[in-house]
Amino acid sequence: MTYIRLHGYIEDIMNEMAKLFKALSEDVRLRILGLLCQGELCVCDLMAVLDLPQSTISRHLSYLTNAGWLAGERRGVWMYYRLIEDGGDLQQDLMAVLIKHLAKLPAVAHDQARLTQYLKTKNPSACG
Amino acid sequence: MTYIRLHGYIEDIMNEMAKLFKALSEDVRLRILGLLCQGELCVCDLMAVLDLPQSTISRHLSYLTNAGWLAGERRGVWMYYRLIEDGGDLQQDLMAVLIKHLAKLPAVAHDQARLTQYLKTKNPSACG
DNA sequence: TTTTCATATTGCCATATGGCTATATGTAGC
DNA sequence: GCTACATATAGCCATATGGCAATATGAAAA
Repeated sequence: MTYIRLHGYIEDIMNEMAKLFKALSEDVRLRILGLLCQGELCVCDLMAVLDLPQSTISRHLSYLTNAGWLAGERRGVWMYYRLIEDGGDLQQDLMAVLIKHLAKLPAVAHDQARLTQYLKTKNPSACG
Repeated sequence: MTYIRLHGYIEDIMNEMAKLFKALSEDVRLRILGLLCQGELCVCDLMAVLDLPQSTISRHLSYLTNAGWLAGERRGVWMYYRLIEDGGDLQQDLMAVLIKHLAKLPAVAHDQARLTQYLKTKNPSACG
């Protein structure tokens, strides 16, 4: 037996929505988004707060950027990432939901506290 | 080098959120949700409209149910699935976003039209 | 209980994903 | 150019996932 298969642009639009959700389906990525709610950060900040290898963080950042959640900007040697504010309708609606709920997660609240502490004691000659 | 690892209930709560999103990261599952926006359906309805093998649909239904999106109810030989209305705060907020945006997807609109047509011509002695 | 129909589960294959180490790329300064 | 540092990519392994066919389970009717 054979089955009808949707194709072409119809699939593409749907895949875009699925991709948006898929990017949110991972702990580390949710934690990264939770931290970026506070404002832009560079990779080294995320490494310090999340305490994960640089390659791991970099990969998740690519993933989130590629899915349409983040924008990266290079300044000198450093890459700064921030939440995208002007995505599509769906992306904006989801972002609002995320911002509302992420901070409620104990893990995210914990990360945010760590970030605050880290920013205080961070060497001013570093990326910031 | 070793890395700190979050654990216990903190991870669990976060995983629950990630799981909610992960369930939405797949075309077929989004299409199923799009159809169930119209009201409950049984598996055979979904098979007819989506034109996919029964095992494929059944598996996605389990996935969605397990993630907290659907509730299933057996009536005689048939299983009816419907969207969960009274999930957690996050689930409800996301559901609102989904309902708002799913119907805009060409693939979902196409499915919904197919469903309407199918329900008209369906043999009344069948599951409905 | 035997048959029939609807649904769930299992098994197999191919692919995607995540974690990590190691290596490559990019930028600035000497 | 070379060096130093920040970030991105590639490569490897283990696991998860999706598609389908085949089989098991469940419920009702004969």
